[in-house]
Parts: sequence; structure tokens; C-alpha cells
Amino acid sequence: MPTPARTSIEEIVAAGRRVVATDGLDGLTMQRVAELAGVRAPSLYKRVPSRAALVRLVAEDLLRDLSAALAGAVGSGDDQLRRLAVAFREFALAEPGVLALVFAPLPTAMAPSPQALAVAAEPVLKVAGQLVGDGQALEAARTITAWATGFVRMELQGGFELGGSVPRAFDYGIRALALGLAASRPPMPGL
Amino acid sequence: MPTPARTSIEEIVAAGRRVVATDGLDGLTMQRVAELAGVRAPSLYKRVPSRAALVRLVAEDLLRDLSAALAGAVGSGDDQLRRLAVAFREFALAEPGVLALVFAPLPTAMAPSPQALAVAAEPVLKVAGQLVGDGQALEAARTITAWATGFVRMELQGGFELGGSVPRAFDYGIRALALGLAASRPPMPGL
DNA sequence: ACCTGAACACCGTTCAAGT
DNA sequence: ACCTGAACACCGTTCAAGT
Repeated sequence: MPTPARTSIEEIVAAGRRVVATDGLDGLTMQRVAELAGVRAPSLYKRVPSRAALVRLVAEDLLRDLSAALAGAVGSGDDQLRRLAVAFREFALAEPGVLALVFAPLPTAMAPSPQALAVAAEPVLKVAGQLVGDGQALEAARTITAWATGFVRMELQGGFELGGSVPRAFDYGIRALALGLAASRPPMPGL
Repeated sequence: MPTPARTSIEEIVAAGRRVVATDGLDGLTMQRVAELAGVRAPSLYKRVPSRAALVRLVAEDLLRDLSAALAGAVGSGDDQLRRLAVAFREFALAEPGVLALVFAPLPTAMAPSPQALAVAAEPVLKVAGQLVGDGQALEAARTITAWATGFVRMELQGGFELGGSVPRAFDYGIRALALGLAASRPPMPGL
């Protein structure tokens, strides 16, 4: 006598995202997620093999939205780095889980797939290429990513104890990076 | 009839550091630390009020050593930013716990004190001041810190899936930052 | 088929009892 | 004064039993 499904994988992942956004990765317990999904914890194992797998699904869900936000922010013009950085900061402040689940060293079973990460990296590589040319795009993209993730993590951590304006420091960093990357650009061949 | 002490707060913190270095923050359980300290878990509560407090003690212990490493790396010359960044990277690769306990959003009870963080920030502010002058030292220091912590975290995470040389990307970032910060420097008054 | 309570092995923490 | 086993409330996970 089949019982009708009372939840779904989509609902479970959405519940996981809600919990992560409010209580962080440690708050993502099977019982809390089950409660939000309207079932008991053991029922989750019908759709998800383990908590680690659920964490990964939530990470990849976040990553999909982040990729869309970044891709939507960049276009053409001379302030692509700023638009990219601002889009990333806004997303990460709204969904702090992205730093805990996507840009953090997690056990392999929880980490999002390299493919999912590559999709998010695309807009960064594009902007980096515009700034420094294709030959250095990868190194420049890594510099941008390292700075942006490091900055927002410090901000979320409350790591700006020494005073000063956080948005001003963000702006300062964007400008310094843009200047520094442009200065790193090799001379155009033939010029 | 007093029982002789079989461990000490120093030994407990040292055990905590060893566990964090190998198994990360999640591996820091009271039972594992107690085992390394040669006692049972309940005995730890004679010296430490909670796991959160122990995490903080380990974080501040790491931070003390990091501060010393950074202060020892900077001197005078034209490659201070490089020496600072290299010292930070080497420390964080040897003691990955520093990123998990010091440069991560943790509950207040686990986070190191602002004073301890300020000590570690001093060499960074010094180098930043040399590069851009005192007026922008704070913003420049934040840019440096955000980039360096973000970079090494990506490295520890294995987040360099797209190929290329990691040390080369680190060097590239140092150079771009040095160029960008120098270009941000306001003109000297009177020149 | 899916859902559940009960059970198991963990974890942090408390506490009475031992020396 | 410190150490310990036992206990409690949690957690992830399994599984037999229910529908």
C-alpha cells in the first residue's frame, strides 16, 4: 500500500538552504531540515544518502544561483571588475552559506563538484581576460577571487575591528586591484 | 586527599592544536583532546569551561605564533609585501587551523579576542603604510589581508582545479597588489 | 513506496563518587 | 584537589514495523 510522498528532494534542499542562511553549516542538522520539510529525520534518507550529500546539494544549489548572479552582472564597459565584485558581495551577504559551503575547505563528500565551480568561475575569467589579456587571465582571476572571498569573509566575521568604513575598504580594494592588474598587463605584441 | 595533576592547560591547548592541524576544527572533540592529554574528557572541564573556550584558546595560541612569524618577516627594503605574504602563506600551510579558527566566522565564544587580532594586524599595517602612506594604510591592509587569506584558503581547499601553477598565481597576486597599491598612493603634499 | 519510532554509536557536559 | 564512570540531551544513521 504505497504512501504518498510528503516531501521532495527540491523541498529538502530548499529547507537546507534556509537553515544554512540563518544558522550556518553547523545548524544544518538532519532533524532541523526534516522539521522544515515536514517529515521526520529518517525519512530524509529516502532522497539523500547522507548529511554530507545534502550539504553538497545545498552547496551546488547556492553555486548555481551565484553563477547566474555573476554572469548577469558582467557585460561590456570599463567597470566590469566593480560590477562583478559588487554582485559577489551582495550575493554572499544575502546568502552567507556560499562562503561556508562553496569557498571553504570541506571534506570531498560535501564540496561542490569542480564542474559547478567552473561555471561560476567563467564570468571571473571573462573579466580577468578583459583586464589583462588571455595569457594572464587565470592568475588574475585567482587574484580577484581570493581578494573578494577573503574580504566578504572578514566582513561576515566582523573582522573589521579597527574602524573605518567597510564599503570604502571594498571600493579601495576594487580600485587597487584594477590598477594593479592593468599595470601587470604585458605590452601588446607589435606595439 | 589531593590527586596530583595529570595534565595542564598548556598541554591541553597543545593537544588541541595538534588535533586541529591534522583533523580540522570538527576533529577537535573533547574526547580526542583528552586522549592526547592523557586524561578522560570530563577532566578537561577542570581547566577549561567548555569546548568553545578551548577552541578560542587554540585560536589565540595560533594567533600568537602567527603574529611572531609576521613581525619577524618584515623589516625594511622594497619587498616587504612579498616577505609578509610569503610568511603568512608558509605559516597557514603549516598550520591550516589558522584559517579555520582565526580567519573564519565563528561564534563569538570561539573567536579570538580583538586584541589578539590587533597584534597580528600590526605588521600588515606597517607594510601597508610603507606602500601607500598612513592615510590609506587601513584600507590597504584590508586589501592585503583579504587577498592573502582568500588565496591560501583556496589553495588548502584544492580550489585550483583549472590548472596553472599555484606559486606562480601567488607571485602574480603579490605583484598586482604591490603595483595597484602603489598606484593608489596619493601624491605627496607639496610635490 | 514512503514514513515512523526505536535503537545504536557518537558528541558535549554534569555530577556523584572515588583517591 | 583532581580524576573518573555513569548519566543526560543531543547528533547521524539504520532498520523493522506500520500504512
